Amino acid sequence: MSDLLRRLRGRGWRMTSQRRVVAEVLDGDHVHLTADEVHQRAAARLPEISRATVYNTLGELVALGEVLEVSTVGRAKRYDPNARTLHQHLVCSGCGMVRDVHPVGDAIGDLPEEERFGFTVGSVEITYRGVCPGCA
Amino acid sequence: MSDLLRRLRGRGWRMTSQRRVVAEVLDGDHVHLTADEVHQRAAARLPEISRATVYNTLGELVALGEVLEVSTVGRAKRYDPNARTLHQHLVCSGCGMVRDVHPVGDAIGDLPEEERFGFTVGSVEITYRGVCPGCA
DNA sequence: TCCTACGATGGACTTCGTCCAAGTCAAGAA
DNA sequence: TTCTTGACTTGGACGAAGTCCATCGTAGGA
Repeated sequence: MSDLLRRLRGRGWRMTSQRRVVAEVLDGDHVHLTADEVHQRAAARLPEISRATVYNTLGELVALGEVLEVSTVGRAKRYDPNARTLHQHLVCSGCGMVRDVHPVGDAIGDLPEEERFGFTVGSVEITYRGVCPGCA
Repeated sequence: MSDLLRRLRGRGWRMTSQRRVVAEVLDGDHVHLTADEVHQRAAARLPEISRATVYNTLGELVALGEVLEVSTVGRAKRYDPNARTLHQHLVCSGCGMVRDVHPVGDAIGDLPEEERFGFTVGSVEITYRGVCPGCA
């Protein structure tokens, strides 16, 4: 994740201990934490960090395209640091676990012209739902 | 929508004016209202209807499989009465408009075995994002 | 080392949704 | 038709998730 920190610094981000901790919490594959979970983990390292700062920092990371918002599980938004690799999500209906997956095929191409209603289609989000081995 | 009312009656639903109004508000294609919008439109016909009743009724319709929850636009859940025909959604990034669409192809089949992590995959939700003619 | 604009803080506020106790009423029984 | 009863509705309290804002603090350039 020092990669991320380096990129952020290159974009003129003022580096604060709070932002560093949030960025470090959001590290790894198959990470899909809620804002509250990010706050809890960040607070474990930096007890004074406030909820507002976590929301601000997450919002900035999303705006910079470094982190994706995923709204497919439960009520709260989840934050996916794996924004640099195109991928989709596989969600367990039992425990809510989320895995990053890479389907083959061309989902956008599968939408016929007459089904586009004149829209310019730019992207597609796919959520597979199923039951994980642990819940089966 | 009297179709829906008939089916609900057949399932032993006690028919009340509140439930009838909610079911009538949820009529048509490309309808994706929030609970609050359903409440507003229902209240236009039945001013005393309470928010709790709208939430209860929507929850029952979802549980019966007559209505789908769509969580792809904005914060609030939206309710899609077109549950009897398999379809996906096309969302305008500008105004938030949602259209029902029918892609060709086999999205579930496009997920390779080694990308399933042992899950039993049961369904797939696809959200196309783009810009509608009005916003372009 | 000093300045200052950018960032952090926490508490109030909004939105969306759920829960509950009490009152109401749809629809079957008589 | 009237009675009865349990399912349904109501409104207000509550809770979770997220936003806003005035004020304070500090990163990093001069």
